[in-house]
Amino acid sequence: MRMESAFEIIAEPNRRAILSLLVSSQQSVGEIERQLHMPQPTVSKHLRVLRDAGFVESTVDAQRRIYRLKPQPFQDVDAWLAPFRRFWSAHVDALECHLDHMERSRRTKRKTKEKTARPKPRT
Amino acid sequence: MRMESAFEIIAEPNRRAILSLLVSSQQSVGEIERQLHMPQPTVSKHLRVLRDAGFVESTVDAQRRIYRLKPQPFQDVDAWLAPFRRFWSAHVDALECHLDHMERSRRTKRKTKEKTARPKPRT
DNA sequence: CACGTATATACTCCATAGAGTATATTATGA
DNA sequence: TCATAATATACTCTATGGAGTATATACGTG
Repeated sequence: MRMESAFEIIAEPNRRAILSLLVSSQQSVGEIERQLHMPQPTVSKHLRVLRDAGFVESTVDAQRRIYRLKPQPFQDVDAWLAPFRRFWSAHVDALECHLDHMERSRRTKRKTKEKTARPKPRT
Repeated sequence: MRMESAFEIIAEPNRRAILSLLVSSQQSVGEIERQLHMPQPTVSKHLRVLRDAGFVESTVDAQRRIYRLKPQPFQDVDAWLAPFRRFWSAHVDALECHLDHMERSRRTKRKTKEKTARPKPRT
């Protein structure tokens, strides 16, 4: 199983489900299995992939394995996304939203829409 | 070609390359073809997929097609990423970085590492 | 030490995505 | 109207990822 980029990893719906589960707290394989109604080998295999890709790490608790998230790959994806964020913020004002959502500064002067209406470069 | 989620779309390296290209400005098929050294049918096919998924749109200029980015799917990915962002910010201080990178607040008291050493919940 | 529980791995099968090649389509211009 | 450029599509081939099933491994307990 190659599975090079973080993108390929999160392309799989079940894997995304597992990751989303782990956001709330760490979980054992069995717990994941039950909550997502997936057969145990499936869970284990996906966890394997996730671990190899650095999305999760596991510790041993008796015969259970507890899995928890690791940040790196997420950050990679986020980093790739960054340039586009700059772009889409021109269209919708999602970034403004984003900004004063994260750190609601006192009296953010909302200078409305700076449309990046670029002139189409012919050839 | 099913290709449901935005994640599957950006799992493909060539597609990511095309998208990255389009960040700077809109491009015709031929231009993409040359810059990425990909055979033309390949480019066209990927563009098709990207368009179906709403990543790009095209307009006609003589016999050329000009492709440009569309924001929606990127935002979807970003939205999915959000919960994890909250999480990884606890580990590395990427968020702090992120924050005072985006909006450099006056005198950010960097209270070093708040390790989220949560007590393992047995069962 | 034998057994049940929890998890991992091995193996087969199948669907499908992507590459490559050839060809269709549409527009332009002589 | 014919030739050429620009792009799209059709088709075949192949690799591979994921499901499913069975089985191995490790641990804890009686």
